[in-house]
Amino acid sequence: MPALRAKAPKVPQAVSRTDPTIAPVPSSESVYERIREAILDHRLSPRTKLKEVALAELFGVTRSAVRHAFARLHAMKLIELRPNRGAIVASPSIAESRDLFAARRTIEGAIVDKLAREVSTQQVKELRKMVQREDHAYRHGEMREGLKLSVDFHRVIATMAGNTVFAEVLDQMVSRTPLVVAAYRDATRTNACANREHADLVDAIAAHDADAAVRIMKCHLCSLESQLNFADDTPANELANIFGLDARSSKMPPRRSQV
Amino acid sequence: MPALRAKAPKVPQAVSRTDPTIAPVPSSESVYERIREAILDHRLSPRTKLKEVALAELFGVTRSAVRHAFARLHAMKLIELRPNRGAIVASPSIAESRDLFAARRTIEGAIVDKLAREVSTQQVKELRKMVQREDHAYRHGEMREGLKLSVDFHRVIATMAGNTVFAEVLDQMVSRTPLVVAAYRDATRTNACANREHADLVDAIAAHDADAAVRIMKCHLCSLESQLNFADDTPANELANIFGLDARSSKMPPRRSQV
DNA sequence: ACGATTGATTTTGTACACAATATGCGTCAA
DNA sequence: TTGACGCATATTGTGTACAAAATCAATCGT
Repeated sequence: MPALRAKAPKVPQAVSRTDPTIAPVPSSESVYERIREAILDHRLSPRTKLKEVALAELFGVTRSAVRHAFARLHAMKLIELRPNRGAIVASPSIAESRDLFAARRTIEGAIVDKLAREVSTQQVKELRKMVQREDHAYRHGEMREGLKLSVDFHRVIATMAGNTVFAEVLDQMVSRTPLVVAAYRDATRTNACANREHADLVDAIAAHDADAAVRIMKCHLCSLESQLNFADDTPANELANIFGLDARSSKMPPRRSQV
Repeated sequence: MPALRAKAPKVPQAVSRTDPTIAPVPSSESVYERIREAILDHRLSPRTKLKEVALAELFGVTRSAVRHAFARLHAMKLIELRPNRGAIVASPSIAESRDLFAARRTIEGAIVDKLAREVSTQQVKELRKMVQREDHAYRHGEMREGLKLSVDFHRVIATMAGNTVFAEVLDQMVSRTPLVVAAYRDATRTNACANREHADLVDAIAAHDADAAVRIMKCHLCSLESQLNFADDTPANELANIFGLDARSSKMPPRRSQV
């Protein structure tokens, strides 16, 4: 140490930055992941306000890290960044939600078409295993795990198709879908992805039947979309937010929930 | 050195933060726009290093603003962010470039299909005007303006189709394309978008001939891709980098070409 | 009593300082 | 002469302090 450190009065930092064991991964990465996971899991609802300091303390990081994570989440369209007014979990509009499903039909259609023509037996095996795990989760009532596996299933298919650009784009779209579901799901229907349809899709892919695979995928997405009720003009979440019936805490300000 | 004349006079800090006249728009926005424009215009070539302090002084902003701009440029895949080693203009790999064109064919195909079915006469008029302006630019040898109008043409078509998700996705893809062209263009061909094909496309759309419009669009993209020379395994930019003949700086690392 | 306004508090935006890392250069030994 | 090592410089990463803006609440005027 070349100079004397006359200045180290208060270092309330949770972790010393001189500790070499914690440096390798930027802390904003884990913040990003955790918020992303929470949104995908429906633990964070649309329009929930995300306060920088609260999250920073919660995760034991600085505001800078939270801010970096926000930037990435915004790029993924998972949160909305309102200048001088902070971040909230994105709340896709009806039009945007419809557009999202339409785009997914086109893109995932192209993806399974390609995959059905080129798929290897090894890949088919992996897909079957995924369907099995998903099935297992749903059968045991692990809805959250099942939902995550459903999302992963679509992601894995996109990756297997081998077009990195499509895979990246689809990753964003798949990640946004749970937000749409959270905002507009019909209370009477609970299932997100019918597992049966995933199994049928894998069968078509395994048989190299591209046309069938495309048809099943589009049908699958349509059926998912049809479970939502944004046909009418008063979506569930808006009502819920407006009347503060968000089922989490009655002490919250009536119009929006806190972190 | 094509762009980035680093070292404006040493303005220590161009604008005082207490000056109320410069606050309304975040300064990072303009930095983002200017770098983005420079990349789209081929003024910034793939693998050009982007130094934070140099850019900050050049634009009269702080490093923070440059950093924010970098984050957005990275989300758009226009630059690469290497931990602890700074930012460089992205250099798409051959595989990535091919994937990009394949994705554009699928997505823009879907877009013109939709637009051809729903287009209004007003929109057709606007499209014809754009083709005309583009034609005018090329005829007058304003290649840079023509290129920009070509890019805008694709963007406008995506916007007109009315699917915001597609429009956003395509915006990113269209923005990345000039980078691919810069990296792999065949020196013998200079034209980026054949204006004639744009005119034909508008004709098909105006006639509500969706099939023809899709065919022309895909053909148009294929012809653009065919003007590039990443068929062989020693693309121009790799050679250039390897031998340091990049016309920018001989100080570049001699060996690596891809990420 | 109700609505608008203003002041206090909370929350976000940004510049800056310092630390960590990478890069380049000069030196030394084989 | 060549390669490696280590020091000096340059560049990026991050925490913190301060400023600006928005939010909330209480007060005042009608």
